[in-house]
Amino acid sequence: MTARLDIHGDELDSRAREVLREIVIQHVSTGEAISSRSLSKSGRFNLSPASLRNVMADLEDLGYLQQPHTSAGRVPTDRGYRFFIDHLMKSRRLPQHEIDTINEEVSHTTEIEEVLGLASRLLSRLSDQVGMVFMPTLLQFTIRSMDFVLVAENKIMCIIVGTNGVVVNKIVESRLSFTRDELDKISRYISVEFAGLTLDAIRRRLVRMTEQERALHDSMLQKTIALGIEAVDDVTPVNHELYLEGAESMLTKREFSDAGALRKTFLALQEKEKLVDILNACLVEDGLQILIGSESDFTNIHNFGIVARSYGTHNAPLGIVGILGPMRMEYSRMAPLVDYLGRALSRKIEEEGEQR
Amino acid sequence: MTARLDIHGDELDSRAREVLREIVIQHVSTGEAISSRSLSKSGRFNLSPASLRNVMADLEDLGYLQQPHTSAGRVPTDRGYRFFIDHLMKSRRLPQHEIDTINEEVSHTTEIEEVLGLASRLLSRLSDQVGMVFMPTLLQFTIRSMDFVLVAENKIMCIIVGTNGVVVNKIVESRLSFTRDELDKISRYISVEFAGLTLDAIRRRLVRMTEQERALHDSMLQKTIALGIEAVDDVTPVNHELYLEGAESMLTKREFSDAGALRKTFLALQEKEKLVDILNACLVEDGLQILIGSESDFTNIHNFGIVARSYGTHNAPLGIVGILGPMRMEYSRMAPLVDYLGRALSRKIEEEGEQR
DNA sequence: GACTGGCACTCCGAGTTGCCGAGTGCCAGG
DNA sequence: CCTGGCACTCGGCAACTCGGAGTGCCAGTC
Repeated sequence: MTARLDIHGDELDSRAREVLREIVIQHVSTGEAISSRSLSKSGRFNLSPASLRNVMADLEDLGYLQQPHTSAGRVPTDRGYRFFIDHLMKSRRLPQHEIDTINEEVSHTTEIEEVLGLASRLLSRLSDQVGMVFMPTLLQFTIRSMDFVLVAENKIMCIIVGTNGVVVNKIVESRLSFTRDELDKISRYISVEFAGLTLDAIRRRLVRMTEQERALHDSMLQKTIALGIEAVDDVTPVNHELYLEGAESMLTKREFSDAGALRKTFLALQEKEKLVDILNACLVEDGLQILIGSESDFTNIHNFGIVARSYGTHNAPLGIVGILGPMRMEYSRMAPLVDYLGRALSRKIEEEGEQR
Repeated sequence: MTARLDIHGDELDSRAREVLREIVIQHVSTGEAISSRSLSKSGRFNLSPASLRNVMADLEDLGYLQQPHTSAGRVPTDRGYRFFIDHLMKSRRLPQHEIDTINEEVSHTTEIEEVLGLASRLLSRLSDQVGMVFMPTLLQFTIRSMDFVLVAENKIMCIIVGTNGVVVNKIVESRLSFTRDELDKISRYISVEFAGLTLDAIRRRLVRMTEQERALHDSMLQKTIALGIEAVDDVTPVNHELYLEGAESMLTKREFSDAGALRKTFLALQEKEKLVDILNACLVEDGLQILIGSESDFTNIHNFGIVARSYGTHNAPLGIVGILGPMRMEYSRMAPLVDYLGRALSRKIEEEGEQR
């Protein structure tokens, strides 16, 4: 009866908003469906259960709430969560000790793989959800230097340092053999010639050089080119593009108390392609993003929520950090956490870059 | 009544052995408790269910079998599995394609962390259990060379190559600053001076050198020593000492169909200390080892089995490879798998060592 | 017109009962 | 020593009951 719609039709009555807000909060903390009676007893409304029932019925009609079954309380829908996050949520400040933990741990690492691994573990630990860190590609990665070290007869370790301080290393096996001195020379040559270029550009340039006349006669140059190409070649897909940590945190969540859903979820986490797709989509926008339920189709079952944020320098995002958990999670706590970690990573990377 | 014991009292009648064998095999493949009727119908015995019941009752009295409840079939006990493995099991040959897979994958990797990570994934995939690879310590690790590469103002990547071909690298942060040339010199000096020594020995020697008069006056030598010590210092606990892979394979095992046991198991896998203890114990003996149920106390619940083997050169085992799964697993398949992978790893390491 | 108490209705879940089938132990006979 | 037969036990399934929780709606009150 009582139409609780704004004149615009897309906004809720302030009372309805309060009710929705309270329901989300209560449901997140208890996991139960929320009844009119428990709302009334919460003391936040001076209303009887019957009145609240009217409001709730309206919210249900509008698609913000739903009933698991006839004689149960109400639970927020995707849409309910979405409205909550967009209009009702008050992000808490990140507690100081979490800030400290993040700063401390981040400052102690240097290699990129280490940092990303750490970040995902950190996220998982602090959020008690699954932590995700995604590094999409290194092709736009500009280099500062490239060094080659002899490791065995025809195995050479190649160390690439990015202008952003990121360090990548890999071992290449070459048919050619090199002496230490040759490698030293090559290191210097490449570092000087190619500093500031992206891996992609370097690769193209090296390939072009193969075709040039001069290269044919200079055997040293030939060797340099061959080694350079091999070094740049498949550095791109770093061993793990996607760092996932803390899948076991799912175990304690009540939404996974039955083994079937749990299994499905784990198997879904196994095949990372879908997650990569989802995260890649996040890469285009910057700032914090929250995906709820069917907004991201991770595992057909739409019981999940994702909080993510890009990191990297302002105009060139490097990748994504985020968490994945059940739809019913404390977004007001997760949001600042992910946001801060993203900032910390970005800062770290920028610092390393300036540092020389 | 019919005492089916050998004169020695510790051996079983040949019929009893056959029955036990069949029960283990059937139970492993089906997961069900085995009834006298199904044994009789298997066709391996020309006996009626009633006769088999007598044998089974004896086996139960002797502790090789047990009944989950009165009107259920029998299931092997720890002791039953132990007897099966020691006396009844015929190890199958490893199928050729698995041999090929292992050889191929192993031959494509070089860095130690890569190899170990790969091995654990490989084990998990081929066994459909949890794969474990453990590298206990690098202190007895003898080096062939040590190189230093400037990565940023005061960050230096240090690459240690072992005489066994193992490559370890880490980044050290130093208060001192070095030029490329200095680092080159230091690399050569250390590689020449210390080749063939263990990290432990190198460390001791460097520390001793600090105290010598000469060092006080030679600033280059001072720098060398400082850097050397930092490089050697905490290379020991490599980031992950224990590689665990495939915990999710537990999900599909019927013994973990209830969420509680599953949860306990995952949490137990989280804290790796206990596993490290167990594996360390395996290090002293060489050859394949199988631990069943209460023989290793992983997770108080004694439902697990471990198949493990040391790898490394003959007189100096480097670590352990193995799998962990429910007690009910195909030991006859797991044993050759773990064994072969252990051999492959050892061979790989030896080859790398010779190769120059 | 907004709020409230009351009442009938629905549905879940826990507990109870009864029953069937599977499997055993034991005994007596071949 | 083996076997068929019989009585016994137990787990699991299905049907049923019943109380509790929660809703929707209606009529009454301020």
